[in-house]
Amino acid sequence: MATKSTNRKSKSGKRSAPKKRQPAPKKKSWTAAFAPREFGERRYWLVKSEPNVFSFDDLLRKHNKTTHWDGVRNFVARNFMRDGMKLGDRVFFYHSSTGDPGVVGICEVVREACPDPAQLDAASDYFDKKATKEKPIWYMVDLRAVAQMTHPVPLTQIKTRRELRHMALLRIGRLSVTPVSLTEWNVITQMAENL
DNA sequence: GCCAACGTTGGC
DNA sequence: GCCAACGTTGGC
Repeated sequence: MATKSTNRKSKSGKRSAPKKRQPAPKKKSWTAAFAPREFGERRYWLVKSEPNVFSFDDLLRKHNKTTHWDGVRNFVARNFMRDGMKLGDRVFFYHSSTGDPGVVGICEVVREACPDPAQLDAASDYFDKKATKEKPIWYMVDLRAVAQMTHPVPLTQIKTRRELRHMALLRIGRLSVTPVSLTEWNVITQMAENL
């Protein structure tokens, strides 16, 4: 399966002029995403994908409208996928790095996390020499398209809503997999209907 | 473990 | 293309 938005690990290169860093701001832990669930509780998430790499339309064309959400190479995103996402959870599909970024569709988790085989494939862009079959590092889930937004909800609109000001999408920098609260989910699906 | 120096993401 | 805000690497 093609690359989504990866937060892949960086590769080292040459050195040059010094740069200043800002002091680290306090970070929220997002533990609620991993908290024990009520029986039958469904949770909500958001995944990013660059539409010129893998769009929601591409997902709709896949067999069973289902794909492996592989290639995620960021530990925080991995933890949300591996430890947070459960069967039946709903997931916003977000188009990033495009002229009109925003939420374009809804998916369902149809398989919980399992090791991403690309980490063991030396020919893959997602190969990780530290990973082994016995001790995999990276995981993927399977997502199936459930519905396409009739009206995509643009990031510019999301930013205007007070109820959405704490969204992980806006708060956690550039993370490709983030939790969504039930309230946030309802606000955004409502926006999609009314746009 | 600290922290400078990278590389990457992604909105604009 | 710019650059803020991340994450990672590696010397110490």
